[in-house]
Amino acid sequence: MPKSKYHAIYRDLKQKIEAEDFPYQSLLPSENTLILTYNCSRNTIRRAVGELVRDGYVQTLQGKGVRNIFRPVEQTSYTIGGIESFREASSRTHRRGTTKVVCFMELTADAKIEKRTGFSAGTDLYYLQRLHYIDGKPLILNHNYFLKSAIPGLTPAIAENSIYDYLENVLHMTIVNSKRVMTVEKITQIDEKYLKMNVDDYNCLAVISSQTFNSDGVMFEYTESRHRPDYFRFQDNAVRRPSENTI
Amino acid sequence: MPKSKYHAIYRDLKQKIEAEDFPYQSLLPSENTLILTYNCSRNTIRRAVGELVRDGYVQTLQGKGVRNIFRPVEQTSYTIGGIESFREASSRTHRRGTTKVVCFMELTADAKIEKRTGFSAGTDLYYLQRLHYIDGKPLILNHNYFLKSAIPGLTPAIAENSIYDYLENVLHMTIVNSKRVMTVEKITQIDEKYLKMNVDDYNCLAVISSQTFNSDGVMFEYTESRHRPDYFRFQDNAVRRPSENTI
DNA sequence: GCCGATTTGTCCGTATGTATC
DNA sequence: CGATACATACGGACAAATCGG
Repeated sequence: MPKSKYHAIYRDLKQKIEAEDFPYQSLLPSENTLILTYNCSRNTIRRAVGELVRDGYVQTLQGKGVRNIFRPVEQTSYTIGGIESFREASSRTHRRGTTKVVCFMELTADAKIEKRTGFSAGTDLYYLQRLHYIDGKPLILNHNYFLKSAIPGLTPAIAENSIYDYLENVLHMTIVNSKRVMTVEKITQIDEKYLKMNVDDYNCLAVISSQTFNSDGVMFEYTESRHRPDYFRFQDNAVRRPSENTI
Repeated sequence: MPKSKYHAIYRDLKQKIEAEDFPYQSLLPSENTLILTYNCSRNTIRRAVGELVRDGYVQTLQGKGVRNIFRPVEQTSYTIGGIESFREASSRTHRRGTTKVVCFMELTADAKIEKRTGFSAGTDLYYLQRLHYIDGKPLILNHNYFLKSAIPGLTPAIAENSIYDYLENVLHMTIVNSKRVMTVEKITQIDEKYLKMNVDDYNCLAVISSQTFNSDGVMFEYTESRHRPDYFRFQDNAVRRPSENTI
């Protein structure tokens, strides 16, 4: 629940853009105008606009203004840049998402697990396999490894719902950042079984591996998210940075 | 060539972190200390640190400090969040990248192209197929559509080198942002031919479609980048944002 | 548990530089 | 050239979180 001023302005502008209060390709009111309408300082406006740039909603152009480049886009996709749980994503996209825990066990990391996850051998972990359904179809198979010492009392019942909700609202853990890697991998028999795929059709799927850190700086989660390719779609807005390299 | 103060501080801190001048998991000098060492204002320090957060190099923790979470990671991957050309990427990762233009033609967009690229039917375009090699292996097949009116005088020779270099340094175009979508698609005969793939092995590849905009707000490029899955790897650092949604 | 010192987060006002028109 | 707009930088004030005594 962000109650900061710049965030309120950011949300208000964002909503106005989505509602097409500003025509596509037109310039937003200038910073000085926005200062008056929101009764705040220039820095605060600039910060709100900066977030909109990051979202790919606007471009700022020195000497000209801030141009609206938002197009009402297919919202069925995952968005890079933020961390959100499956429940949050399905709620945002207005889809009926459910989760089934197909495996729940405790284990101790060995050399092989250390290599894959980054948890050092000997660490006690929860290992889960969870199947995510959207509109009744199984689309994502998750392999979760949670650091047991950081997440006491995890149960299958919690895992059926939102683990992130449990972490943030019950354990009061602060999730800070997540390093992710996206690759394409061959499907396994497990994928085939749970995602109901046929090797004669697609024989690969999209895999997102992530290491997630809390505010203590400890990695408490390693997750491998295996997505059915025919429903996988990842979105991103990139900003050209003042070229570091002179190539 | 960014000559701004905050950017110089950003680069200096970044270099120090990469050189492991600050131990992993330790706190960086406080903002007040950095103000003295760099002889600047607090805002300037905060901005530099903010960039490092976005890069996934550090975490900021209110009341505590700024923690170094940088791990010297495999640099073989593409990085999300920035726009860089193939030449820039291969130079950054110290690999020998070459480009071969396998198709260069001019065409006019029809309904089908409009649907795929977003260029409205009737628009004059350059259409290119370019094959990118890394260390001699063909890894990426690019389908480029460039808006002819925005890029006069494009030639195969320029396309063999860096088109972005031509755009920025010859045409003085300013590239601003790029909307990208990542998917997994079945391989086509063209992919098979140029990327030397075998359908019995992987039958899919990673596809990154991007629409790129310049400072005039016009989309001047649509590109479909088809990557061999066994060499594809996309990296990302995500920051948990103050939860918008109360789920 | 409280208090004070430290540290980051938010916000304000102002001045100057630079690009656009 | 002047007016307007965004970009950078400075300095100050208060809030919120952390930590140690």
